[in-house]
Amino acid sequence: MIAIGEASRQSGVGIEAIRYYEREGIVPKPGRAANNRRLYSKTDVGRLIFLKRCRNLGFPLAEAKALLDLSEQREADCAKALDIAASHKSSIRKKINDLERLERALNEVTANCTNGSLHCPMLLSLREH
Amino acid sequence: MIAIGEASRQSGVGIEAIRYYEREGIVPKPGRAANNRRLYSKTDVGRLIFLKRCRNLGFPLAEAKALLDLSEQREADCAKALDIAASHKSSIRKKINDLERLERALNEVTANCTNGSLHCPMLLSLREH
DNA sequence: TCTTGCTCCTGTAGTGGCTACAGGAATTAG
DNA sequence: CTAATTCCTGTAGCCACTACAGGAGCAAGA
Repeated sequence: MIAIGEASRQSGVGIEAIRYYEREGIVPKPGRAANNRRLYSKTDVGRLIFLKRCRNLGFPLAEAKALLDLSEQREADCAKALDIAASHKSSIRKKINDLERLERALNEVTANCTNGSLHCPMLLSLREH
Repeated sequence: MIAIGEASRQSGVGIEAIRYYEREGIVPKPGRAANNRRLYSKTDVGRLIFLKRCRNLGFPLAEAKALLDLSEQREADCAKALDIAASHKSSIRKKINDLERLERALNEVTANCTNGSLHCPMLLSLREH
């Protein structure tokens, strides 16, 4: 059993984030030593690593928790896991498309701004009716 | 002079957002009628429309305010405006690249998940050491 | 005149996922 | 014995709003 700092080091999840996960019920409350300090088992650290990987893949915390729960069931439900992943993928795809549209719009609005003109074309187009 | 609801309708900025901009000093405090209700001029509405367009282009509020301030100076400083736009563009480009990396990683992790296998390959790869 | 419904006011809390303290207690190293 | 480190709880801050609660004012219709 290890203290929270070591669990943080082993999992890559920050100390405050670990306590936050506990408060939010994402991970079960760990045991406590006689001096009231949290004690983490290898299983606990495994959960943190799992969550860290999910977050690195961009899953929202709620979906990360859902995946963690699935992963701890006797028979991991691949279909449900795929559902979660698919919806996450489509939200990423949507974000990419939105950002690309934004990028094009920005390029358009600044297109005539190459010279040091007195009346900035970008500002004009933001202002005009 | 119009009330806040009409200013919201004309600018597309929500009523609560308008009050928020005022609190945050993004726009100057508007006049008040005898009954304490806010009164907006065409100039005020023009500022809200400008901010709305900046936000639609994804500019953070602080940058939107900087652009608004530039736009209200006697000689709009195109170079400064372009600076702001360029840094915003590069942050968008970075976000797109990050999301595309995420998308590829997600595709990899779910690649072997087409069948209804008992041990979900995605969950396994999130769990393994 | 009374009521209904709309708009407006201030102030506070919530969103996500943490991070950064403050202020204190306990442990460890020298 | 002291100093440094780690831990504890609890709160505030980030961004850009949104969503109330609880109340006041105002216009139109019965």
